[in-house]
Amino acid sequence: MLYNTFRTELRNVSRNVFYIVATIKDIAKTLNISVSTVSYALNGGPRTVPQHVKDKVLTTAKELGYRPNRNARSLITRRTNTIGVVPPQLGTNIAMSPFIRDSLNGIVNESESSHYDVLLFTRCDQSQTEEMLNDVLDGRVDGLIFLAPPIGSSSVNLVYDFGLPTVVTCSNGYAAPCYSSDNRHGVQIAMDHLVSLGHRKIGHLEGRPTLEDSVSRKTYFLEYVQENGLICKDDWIICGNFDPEGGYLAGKHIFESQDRPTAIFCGNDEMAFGLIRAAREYGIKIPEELSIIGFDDSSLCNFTYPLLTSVRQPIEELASFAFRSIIEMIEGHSPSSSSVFPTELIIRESTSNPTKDNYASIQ
Amino acid sequence: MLYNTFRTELRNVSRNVFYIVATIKDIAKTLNISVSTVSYALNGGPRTVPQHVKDKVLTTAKELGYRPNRNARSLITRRTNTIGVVPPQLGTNIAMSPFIRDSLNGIVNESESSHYDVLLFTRCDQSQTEEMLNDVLDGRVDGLIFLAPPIGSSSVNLVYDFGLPTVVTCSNGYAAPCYSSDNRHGVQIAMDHLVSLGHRKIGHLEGRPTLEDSVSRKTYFLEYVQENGLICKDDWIICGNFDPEGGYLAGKHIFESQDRPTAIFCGNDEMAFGLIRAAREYGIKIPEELSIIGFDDSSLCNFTYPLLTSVRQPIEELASFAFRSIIEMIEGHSPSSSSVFPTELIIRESTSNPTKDNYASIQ
DNA sequence: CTGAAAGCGCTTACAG
DNA sequence: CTGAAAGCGCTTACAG
Repeated sequence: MLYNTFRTELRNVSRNVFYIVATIKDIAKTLNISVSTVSYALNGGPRTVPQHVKDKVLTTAKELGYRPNRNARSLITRRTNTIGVVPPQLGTNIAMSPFIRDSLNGIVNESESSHYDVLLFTRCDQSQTEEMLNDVLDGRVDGLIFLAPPIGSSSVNLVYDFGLPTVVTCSNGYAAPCYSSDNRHGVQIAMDHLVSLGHRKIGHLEGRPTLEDSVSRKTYFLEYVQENGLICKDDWIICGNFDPEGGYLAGKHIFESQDRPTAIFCGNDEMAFGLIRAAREYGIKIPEELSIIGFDDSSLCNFTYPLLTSVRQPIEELASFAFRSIIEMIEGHSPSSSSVFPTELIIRESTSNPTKDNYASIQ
Repeated sequence: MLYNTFRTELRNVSRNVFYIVATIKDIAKTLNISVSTVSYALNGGPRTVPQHVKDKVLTTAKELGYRPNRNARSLITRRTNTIGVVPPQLGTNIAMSPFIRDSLNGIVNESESSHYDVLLFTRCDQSQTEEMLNDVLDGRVDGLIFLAPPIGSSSVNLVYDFGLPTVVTCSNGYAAPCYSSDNRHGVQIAMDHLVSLGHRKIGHLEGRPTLEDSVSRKTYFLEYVQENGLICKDDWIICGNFDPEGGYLAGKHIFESQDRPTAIFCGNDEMAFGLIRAAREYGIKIPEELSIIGFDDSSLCNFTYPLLTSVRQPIEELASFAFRSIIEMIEGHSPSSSSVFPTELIIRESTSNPTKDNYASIQ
């Protein structure tokens, strides 16, 4: 009956939205006590409330179908208990990228055991700085994780300067702490592996030129080639944009040529997958006629044919770490400083000695 | 200078949070006009504001580093421009599931071209109904998408009854509109395919028993077996929980037995992947000694060895559709009613005639 | 045409 | 110990 009294008090709170919402005021009125008492009872503090009052409040809250309004609360406390995530600008199908998926998985796993939900800023065009800033700084999140933002993105520093707790993965050079992988070491172990197998003619599929991971892997690759007197023709360095299609097209380009490398170091696994597909189309045997090595050690490496040798970087841990770090910042502790995570070579089936002369394999 | 005046007016808005925030009040004070005029100028309506005033407001807003506070706005408008997504209860690593990834991709793609961001409710324990309801009904989202909620989840109906726009994927029987795949047809084409290849002894890997997709696929499978006089021993129906590990264990169980089916219909691809791995360990050739068929047609099907025959269901489109539908509901239109999406058989390499007697293949 | 004021649903000093 | 009141930053009727 009590219930019905309030249920029928239908409020048109906004055009098209007919909620029936009880507020703490309703509870207070019902019980003839003050809203402050209701608030303290509901929150379990900081002021103490006698148990019998607390019980009444809780019962009435339930009867009225009361749900706390977090917008009102956040307006005062400046806390939303939600963490914002800004993915890199990958155009469409971003959730299909293993990098995003692994990062998201790390974040989601971490958030499950925290008190925070995850707000995905999917519409962030980082070239539209002002719009983006209004979006991420509008009070919906307590902190922000930038996943591999483009090199020199002005948004990151602006957000950081605004005062919103901010962390970054896979992109150094910002004021905010950054958690990234040891690309230098990753490239080194990949190349050491190829060289130890006897390769000297090595190509490279480059990722998105706007991303630091891509640039540094390419840079370290070129350094390695030079320092070790290897052969890498300009034609053997192709931008595949970190996606399978790019790897596929790069592969076609390389396989059309008479002069091919015996091994290709790919800036990530996805391009390697595309490359494998192209190789199959051209009847090029892997690893006999071409060794391929990827980067990320994404789970798909265990399923491709042949299984893909890859440099493992702990994307998921990076993201988990970023999440824990942003929470620390929010809770007022000093954040974990920038750090570099180790990479590791996972040898599978796509690399071997260059058993055939690649010239001979052209039909 | 003006800028600095306000920047130095540091406000301690909450313990540990030292933002420097300008409000519309600051703009109004600076320009000696009313907050209403500022508000209308900033929002471009509904009241008209002379262009020169508008310009001054915008300039001052910029100078003061003003950012609109969406919590305050939402408190009044009851709009947050964010859509909530509740994933199924899959325990840990939910983002690694192809189903979640594809769903998320559909949602994210759709949201990019909308005015809505995506709030991921990662902490939703659907058995803790009250906590979960407080979480999703706290005013942070304008609508909610339940991705494949467990059968009979009370939360879904409670949210719907509360009045929050709600849609569901892959789980019928709720008051909210549901968009799901045609499991009956999917099972039928999978089984027709196997039977046409000559299989009569067919097993089934069952998914999560709490999910409708799992239950209905199993049900339709059993119906088909019965109606067509096929052979399926109880031992050939194993629950693999929709995950690769489950498929792997199920495979081991089946391969240990003397009496094996010649084909296995898997409730999803992930279990099929695990099954393939188990088969490899037992030296069982696919498809020669065992045909395997999956469900989902996830992208991995194109990479496994052998490539996996699978029933395609449009997970991504389902999620996109759900997103567009929830927007319609929010904007006051009547939502798209529940609908069933078509399934399609994608034949690859993992199915063939049962060329060997499977008894003989046991060592 | 524009300003003063009420109010969204809360939290939390401030009085009694 | 508890209530009345101020205020978070906005939007939007209501007056002039």
